[in-house]
Amino acid sequence: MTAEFIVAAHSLAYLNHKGDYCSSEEIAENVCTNPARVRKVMTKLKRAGLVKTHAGFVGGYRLAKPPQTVTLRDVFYAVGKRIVKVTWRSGSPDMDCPIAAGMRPYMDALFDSLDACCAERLAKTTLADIDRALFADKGEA
Amino acid sequence: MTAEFIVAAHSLAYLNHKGDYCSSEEIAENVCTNPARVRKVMTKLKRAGLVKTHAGFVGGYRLAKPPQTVTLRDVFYAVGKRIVKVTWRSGSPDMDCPIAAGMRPYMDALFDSLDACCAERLAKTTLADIDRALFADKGEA
DNA sequence: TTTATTGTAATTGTAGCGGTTACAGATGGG
DNA sequence: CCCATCTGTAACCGCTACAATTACAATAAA
Repeated sequence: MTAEFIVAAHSLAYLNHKGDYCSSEEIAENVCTNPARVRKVMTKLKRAGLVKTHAGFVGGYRLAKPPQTVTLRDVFYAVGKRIVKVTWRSGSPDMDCPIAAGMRPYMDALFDSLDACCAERLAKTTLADIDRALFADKGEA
Repeated sequence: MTAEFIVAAHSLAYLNHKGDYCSSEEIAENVCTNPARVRKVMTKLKRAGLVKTHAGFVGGYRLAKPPQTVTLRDVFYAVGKRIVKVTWRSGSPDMDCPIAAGMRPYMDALFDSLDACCAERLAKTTLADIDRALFADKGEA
């Protein structure tokens, strides 16, 4: 999992609450990062159909769907592929020992399984849930 | 999640099948890494009570518990704390906007939740399961 | 035409991690 | 007792991944 997921989720939460077009600079300020990074992430969200974009003088980004229909799993799949990522693998497929030879595919499968668990959890939360959580007992701001 | 988990799980699977004391060099060869790294991991496994060690002339490492009682969650907690690890956080606690201020703790909680999902999954697999999986339809080797 | 914006590529700085070397301490064999 | 073999651990190197930054072409409204 990369921090791009956080940038994406935060940006979408911001766009949702704002309900209007926002520039990458405005979003970056709220997220606490730089506009170029926001734009890179927003490009992926656009490809996934989660935001609408508009270049030019009064451009910016805007939510493309109702917030209760966008889950964090959608957000994650828009910006990345693996949640639990470990690049290094032990053993080697061409060794005689079944343990040394089999551990690599075994771990691949295990990590697939962990990813599935996380994806299921992420699917349970929507942008609307986030807004509710952040503005609970605070009186609209 | 660090690759140390893989080194640990692979080493334990090897020790389990071997059923006898092994040196860090023998384990490292099977895992495909260097003995010092294996020793570093085994030290943590020893602290967690998963292996017994023996220094000296005929030393080495040995499983300390029956394989069906050791889950991958035990193994993970012995070598690391976080499964889904993202260090970067967005926003800032001292900003006025509830979104910018609240996103950090919100993400902390979300990642805790993802970790819990993964831990639950890891708890479902034991060293005995791994041995069965690797030696299935292969005839004992 | 000017200006604010997206889209994207190139580059840099940095932190984390795997690999390696080295050595002190332990322990049993001769 | 002395030596060989092993653990335990610290120190350092080098690579890779990623966040940050800069730059610029394309777009579109005023």
